[in-house]
Amino acid sequence: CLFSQMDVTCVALRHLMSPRRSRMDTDDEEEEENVYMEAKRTTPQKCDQTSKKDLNADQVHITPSKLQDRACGDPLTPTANLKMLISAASPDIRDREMRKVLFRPIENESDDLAVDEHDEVLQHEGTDEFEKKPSRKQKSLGLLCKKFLALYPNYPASSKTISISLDEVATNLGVERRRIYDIVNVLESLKLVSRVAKNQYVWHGQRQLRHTLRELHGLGRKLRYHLQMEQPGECGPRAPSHADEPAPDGRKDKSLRIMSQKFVTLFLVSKTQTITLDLAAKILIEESQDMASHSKYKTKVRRLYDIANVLTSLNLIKKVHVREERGRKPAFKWTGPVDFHSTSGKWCSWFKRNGQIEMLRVSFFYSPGLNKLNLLLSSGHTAGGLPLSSSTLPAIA
DNA sequence: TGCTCCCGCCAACGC
DNA sequence: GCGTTGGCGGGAGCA
Repeated sequence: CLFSQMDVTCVALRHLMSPRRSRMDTDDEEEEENVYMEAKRTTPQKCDQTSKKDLNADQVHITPSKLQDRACGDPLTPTANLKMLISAASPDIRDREMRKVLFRPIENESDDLAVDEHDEVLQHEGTDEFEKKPSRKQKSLGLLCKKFLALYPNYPASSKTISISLDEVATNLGVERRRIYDIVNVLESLKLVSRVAKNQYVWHGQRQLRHTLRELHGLGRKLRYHLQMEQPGECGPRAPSHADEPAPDGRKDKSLRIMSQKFVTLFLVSKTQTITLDLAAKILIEESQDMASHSKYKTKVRRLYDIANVLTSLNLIKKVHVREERGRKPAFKWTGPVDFHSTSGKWCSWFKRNGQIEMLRVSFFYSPGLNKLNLLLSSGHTAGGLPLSSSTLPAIA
């Protein structure tokens, strides 16, 4: 019902193939907001699974260019023989061969077509008999997240709803859907997206980010995270962990989302706004009563790396190192908004005084450090244009 | 060698 | 039963 009243913009596959055009369609002003751009893209989707299935196993293993080079009937070279054997034994190599075969004609077809990360790598692989696998950086969650974010405007117009189909995004970015879940869960924790249906999310961008950060900051204070930051493990009576936070969707899992929120919260309540993963993991493990298990610690750290990668892509944190007694430790520093907690606003009211309608303007802002609400009473005007006497303001206040 | 984190198994969930 | 979702940890890349 909600969406029926809105101008729904579905980000379909055709949009995803040309993100720039897609964004232009949604909001011209936001065109330049997303910094990450790929040099070139192709459309692996054109050679979809169907076309792969149409090939039989023998066709899949053939490398056309080599066959063309070879005189008809020539025996295979020893290297080619070896490659074929390895290909037959390794599904990964076989798949790469298949992609190479399938995508070559399309890459040559047009320069405007999109390239995913794997194809970029293929283009740079040259003519090595054993082409290199994409590096870890090229396959990193952070890079994938940047590509994901580049598809959508940071501040979409509130009148428009941008739908996200996980399937289409996964296909377009050339990754398994499992990886998209990792990204989406972190984005969801900051309300950059929200789930509307199976496989369907809505993109909000950073419209609500400051509000979300303010909420998390308040939650962090409530849960005494600021005390744990100073003395992990000795924070006195611990606030009930998320006792007031209903499990989203009634599921006990979604821990990545919860962890992400807690991780961000730690930054928000931290004086230095710098946190080592070690400390974050310890605080988070302590909450879940898993202190005894070293494997739980390792798992938490793994997940924190995942979350950190996504947050880094969002430019909310950056990796740094902190010096400690036993050398330096990797850490992350908050680089996101810092003025989110300064709640401010203006208020205006009319009242009748001595038969005249007068106006009072009040500006207010909250200083969390001082825990004070500051009020500024500015001299207003009567409806007739006469200045409001400053002597009356204290009485009015 | 330790940090980093990709990868995919598999179980819970929900339709 | 089957597709979706996501916890989890092995193990490999990388500095």
